[in-house]
Amino acid sequence: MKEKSFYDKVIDVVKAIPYGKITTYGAIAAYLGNKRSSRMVGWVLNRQKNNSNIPAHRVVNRNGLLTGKFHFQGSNLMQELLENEGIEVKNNQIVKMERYFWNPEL
DNA sequence: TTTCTGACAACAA
DNA sequence: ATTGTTGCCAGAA
Repeated sequence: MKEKSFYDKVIDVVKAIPYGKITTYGAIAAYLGNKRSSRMVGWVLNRQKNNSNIPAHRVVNRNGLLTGKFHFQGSNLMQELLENEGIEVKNNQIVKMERYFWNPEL
């Protein structure tokens, strides 16, 4: 059995994030077995980013802060994408991300 | 091959 | 509570 690399698992999880929902780097990392690998999550997205249909805008840090915003094309493209899905964003931060949070384990 | 770095988060002081 | 260091995995130089 070929086990997917951490790298591939991240892609799989992020692509599974439902519309109108968001998750965090830590949640994905924890789901993969080690929450300290949260760093890798962002790293993977950075490599794939537009390369695949990965909704990277639905992934934020544990504060709900749009840390990856500066990696998107526009200045506020990430925020617009989120707002487009009904997610309220204020000052680069998701408002009450708790109600939008999606746990990959579910 | 060794070393550094990276969309973060936890831990130590 | 705040600041600095460590951990994680893979890729680039």
